[in-house]
This record gives sequence, structure tokens and C-alpha cells, in this order.
Amino acid sequence: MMQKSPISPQDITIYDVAREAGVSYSTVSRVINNKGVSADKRERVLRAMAELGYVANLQARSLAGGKSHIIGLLVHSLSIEYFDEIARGVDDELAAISYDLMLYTTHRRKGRESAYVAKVTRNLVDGLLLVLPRNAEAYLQALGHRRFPHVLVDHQGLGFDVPSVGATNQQGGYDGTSYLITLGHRRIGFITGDLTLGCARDRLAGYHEALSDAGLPADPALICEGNFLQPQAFSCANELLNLAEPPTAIFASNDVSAFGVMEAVRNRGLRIPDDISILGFDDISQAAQVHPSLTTVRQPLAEMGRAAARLLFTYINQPDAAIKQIVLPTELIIRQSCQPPAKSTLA
Amino acid sequence: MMQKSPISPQDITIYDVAREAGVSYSTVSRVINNKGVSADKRERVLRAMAELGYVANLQARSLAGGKSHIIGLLVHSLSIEYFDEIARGVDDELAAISYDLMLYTTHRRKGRESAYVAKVTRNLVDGLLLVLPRNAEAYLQALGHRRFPHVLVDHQGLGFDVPSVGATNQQGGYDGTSYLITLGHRRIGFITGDLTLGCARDRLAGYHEALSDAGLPADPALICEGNFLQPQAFSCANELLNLAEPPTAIFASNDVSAFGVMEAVRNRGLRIPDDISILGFDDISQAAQVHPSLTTVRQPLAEMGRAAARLLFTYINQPDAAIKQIVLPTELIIRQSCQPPAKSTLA
DNA sequence: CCTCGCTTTGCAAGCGCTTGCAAATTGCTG
DNA sequence: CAGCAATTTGCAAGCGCTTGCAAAGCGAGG
Repeated sequence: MMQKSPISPQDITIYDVAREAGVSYSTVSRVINNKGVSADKRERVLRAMAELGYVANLQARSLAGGKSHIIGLLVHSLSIEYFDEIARGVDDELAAISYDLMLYTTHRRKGRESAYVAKVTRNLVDGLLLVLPRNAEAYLQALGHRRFPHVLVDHQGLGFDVPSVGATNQQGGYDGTSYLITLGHRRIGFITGDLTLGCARDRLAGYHEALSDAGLPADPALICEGNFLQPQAFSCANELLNLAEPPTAIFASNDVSAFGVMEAVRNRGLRIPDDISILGFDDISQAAQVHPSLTTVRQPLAEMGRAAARLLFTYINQPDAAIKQIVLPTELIIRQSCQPPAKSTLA
Repeated sequence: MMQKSPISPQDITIYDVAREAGVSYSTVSRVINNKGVSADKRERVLRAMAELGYVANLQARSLAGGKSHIIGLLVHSLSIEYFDEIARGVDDELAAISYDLMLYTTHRRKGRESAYVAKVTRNLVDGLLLVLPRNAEAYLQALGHRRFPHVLVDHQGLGFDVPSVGATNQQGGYDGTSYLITLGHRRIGFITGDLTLGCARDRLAGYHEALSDAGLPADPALICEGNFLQPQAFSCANELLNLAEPPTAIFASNDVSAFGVMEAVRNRGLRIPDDISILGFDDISQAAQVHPSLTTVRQPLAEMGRAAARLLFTYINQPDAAIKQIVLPTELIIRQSCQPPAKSTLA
């Protein structure tokens, strides 16, 4: 038999630990898995493991029917800070229970979701976290069919009843808009996110709701469809600013879009917030770093990641736990990009 | 024996494939591993695999002494687009050889590099890619000791002779500076990166070299120590702009820093590039998206990732392949953030 | 002091795969 | 067409672990 690689000779197995501790290998296994073992033996095993520097072999573990102690995280991309924040939360939580993270980016296997899921689930991970998947239904079907532990992040409003973690997007849209109204703005531009996503639609709904609650008209010209990306927001902002009666504030559906707005505004020599107020959504780290710092609706991304990891973990350990949908609160973070409109149109 | 999870019943193994194809299971294994098998049997096995939808069980594979077909990627963080670009390149290359990616972020296990490496190497991956590791020596020692396939990305100038992939940082610094000089700039500010990193030092060296080749004085006041992050660059830029005789151009050691400079410049009501030229380094995607678009020294990050993956792959398959250090060329990307200085000081 | 039920322990089997070894098959050569 | 080397093939073992099962240990009730 070939050694897997010319790895260092002292690869410690449970047999070594068992010998050192003077117990049987199954006892060692039971210690590792927290099964019933008498206190003194457990003690001895633990000491032996520490002395020998034992490291569990995950593949053997999961082959033998145990857990692999790895969960999969499915995202589109990583460069978007949004994903990274979530990943960070997940990672934190996993570190606490010494799980590892296997990262899958979807872009490379478009349209083959179920084959993909088959591969993933069969191979390695104990559970799967899907962040804002493009084709959730296809995944879910494959996953559900295999009864495989999974949790969706930021993907509410599905027909299915599916374990998920999200944020109060509509409330966030409402709060942001209301804040601008309170400041005295009457014409508030809105740049949507990718409207195929529920979170984008919810934010827009919140905007409408706030307007209507304040008795303000909803001018369709003030709404421009974006896609959560900076260049699109840049042109949306230009469109809005070109209006005969331009808005005095612009609410962008995410921070990245807000940055695009800031660019467009400055490009015309307008000042922020003196000439126009800008509001974002998400509160990615850059929001606090730009000048002026961006007032935004904070979405607790890392916290969502943590919650999702915890939830997934329950499903891993109790496959029949009830399906839960966690919704975390958004929060308005007031910084410096908004102020009352210059020529106040206060009624 | 417990099934690993309540997974779908039809989990196809090589035995099933063997039965279907009418051959022995070892023949199936040999087909999978491209060992010598007669053409007709290979054919039959392949067809059977396709029909049954066979998916290899990676843990069994690697337990049995084969490859796991997973490589590890070690990065600090993901939010930084720099890392993501590299990861994308790696991922592309791996997709081509149907390898998977296991992601490790270092922040959570500070100072325990060798224990960490022990765990990683022993557990899962066939090889490890280290991107700009903070404590390369510690990792390398552990890795080398285990003779474990690994490649460093963007970490030249090490005492060791180590497999690595990098870019021509000094040349890039030289080219960028020379470009500004050609444009007519004489006082060129420079914001360094984190000088504990070789790439940052190299870029600075290129700046110095270009200045000296052009017979220009090196004014230390024009050099400000940054850390590759936006806020620090913002204050550096302010410092530079406060000089009695401020620079007419600022060369930032990465694009993110250049964005910080742009902010600082605009914050004072100066225009880019009319009042001051700005040059970046890296060419992350945002560089093309900001306004004005950023002239920058392109570092082929994705290509570096690909090259690193390929190199690692050779080491995985030929543990004794010669240690290779690949250096990819940088390239000046001219966009709109630079132009000749306003009050030209052409000699 | 024996017996019963509970917990702790050890043994063996097996997870799905790779690969050394030996047997079977093939293709040549003389 | 026998005889030999070079393939191709199958069998069995084993990678490191978990866990069912049965044996052993233990305290308490009779």
C-alpha cells in the first residue's frame, strides 16, 4: 500500500493513541465522539492525544459514517464584500465548533445544479449553505430530494417552506425612506437592486410603503432599476439627476450602488450631502470609509452568516428538526451623507 | 452500520458500475485512474458510469491512498478583491482538471501555523496554495518538513528556495513612475504598501529607480508609508497635498489606496486628472469602473492564480519536480486619471 | 451472596476506494 | 504451433475511522 504522500512518518492514528493510553481504539473513538466513557479513561486518552499530537483523519471519519466536519458554502463570487461578510460570520461560527469550510463558487457550473448538488452532497460536506443562489429551486429540489441539511441565506419569499436566514429588507427600505422624509426630502430617488431577487423587491416595497404612509406621491420617474452594481447605479443616478425636477435625495438599494451614485453626483460638481443626500443599504465596511461616510441601512451580514451556520448545525445533528426561518433586524446607521434638502420644501 | 446521512438510496459505487459493465471493480477503478485497461472495457465502464450517474467518493479515494482532488487555498481575507481575483484564477484552472477548492482563511488561527499545516496536510488536500502569507517561514518549514506540495503566490524575496508565482513588481513601479515622468510630472508622490511585504518594497524600489534613471531628485517628503488600505491612503494623500510644494501626481501602491487618494483629492475640491494625476497598481475591476477610470499598473492576478494552480498540480503529480519560480509581467493600463501637469514644469 | 439491569469496553465488520500480486489473456517469435 | 514476454484482469488487503453487538464490570435489590 502506498502512503498517501511522502508525508512525515509520524502520522498518529487512534491506534497509536489507544496504545499510549492503554485502552482499546474504540474507546479512543468514543472519546473523540463524546460517547459514554469513564472519566479516568477519557482523561488518559485526552492526555495521550495531546502528547502525540493526534489529528483526526477526516476522510476516514466520514467514510466510516461519521461526520466530515466540513460544511459547504455556495456563493456566486467572493469579490463582493456582501458575500465575504457572510462568509466571515459563517467561518467564525464554524471555528467555534471546529468545523471547516469548503467553498464553492457557482459560476463555473451553470445549469447543472442538481448534478452539482449530487456531487457535493455525496462527497464531503455535512451540510450546505446557499447564499443568494441564482437558481434556488433547482438546488432545493436536489437537496430536498436527498434530505440533505441545508440553509438558504438571504433568499426569502420562496414558494417552498425552506430553512433560511434573512433580514428585514422591507423594514429597512421603510426606515431608510422614512428617515429621508423626516429630514425634509420630498422627492426621493430610488435605485433598485436586481429585482429578480426577493430582497431587492422587499426594499423597494419598503420605499413605497414609507412614501404612502407619509402621504407622498410615488413618482415612477424617481425609481430606476439597478442591479446592485456600481456602473449601473452610476447611470441610474445620472438619469435621476437629469430629471426636470431631480430628487434631493437618492436611496440606493445597496452600498455599492450608493458609491456609484456618489461618483455620478460628484462628476457633476455637486456636493454630498449639501446638494444631494445619499443613502445606502448593507453597511459594508467601505461605507464607513468613504468621504463623506455613507448613511446606510445596516444588514447584519456576519450575524446572518453565524445564524445560518448555527441553524445548519442543528439540522446536521437533528435531521428532523423543524424548518425554521430566521429574520434578523436591519438598522439605520446615520453617518454624513444625508442632511435636510437645501431649499427645504417642508410643507 | 449507519448510512452517513439519510441520503438518497441510489448512491452508486464502483461495484454498481462494475456489475452494470460486467467487469470487476478494480477495472472500474483503473478506468477512473487512467491506468491500462483495454479499449472495449474502458468504453463499457464509461458508459455504465454515465448511465448510473456515478460520482466518485472523494474520501474513500483519498483514504485508500489516492488523491483527494482537492487543493487548499490559504488567504487572509476574501473581501479584498486582490485575493478574490487570484482565487478566481485558481478556481478556473482547477475546474479544468476537476479539482475542488478548500478555502482557509488564516485570521482565525494566528500563530499556530505549523499545527495548522499539520492538520490541513494530513486531512484533506493534495496540495496547498499560500497567498501572501503573513508568516511564510513558519508555514514553509512545516510544509517542507512534510514534503507536502505547495506554492506561494506573490511572495518573492524569501531566503528559501521555494516554489512561487509572482509578478514583476519592481518593473511595474518603474513603468508607472516613468509614465508619469514622460507626462511631464516632476514631483511625484508615492504611497507605499505594507513594507513588510516584498511586493510593496519592490514597487517602491521601481519608483526610486525610475526617478534616478530620469535624473530626478528623490524627495523623501514625497513618500508616504501606507498599508494597502483605503483609509491610510486617504491620510497619506492629505499629508502629501499639505506639502508646501505638493506633488502634481500621486502613485499609489495599489488601486484601493488610489481610491483613497481620489477621495482626499476630491475632498479638497481638486479635479482628477486636471489638478492632479493618480496612478494605481493591480488593476482590480473597480479601477475601470470609477470616474475617471483609474490608470494603473496591471498585475495579472487571475493569471497568477492559474499559474500557481498549474504549478502546484505538477508538484502533486511529480513530487520531485524542480522548484520553479514563475514571475509574470505587469502592464501599464492607461485610462483617464493621469495627464500632464497643469502648470507644466517641463524642463 | 447471587442475580438483574445498567453502563463501560473490546472486537470485528465495513464505509468506497486503490493497488500489489498473481492468474489469465494476448501477441509475438522462432 | 509451442513458448515466452507483455499486457490486462481479478482478488484481497488495507487506508483510519465509527458503531452494532456481545462480553465484562458494577451497583443494588432480594
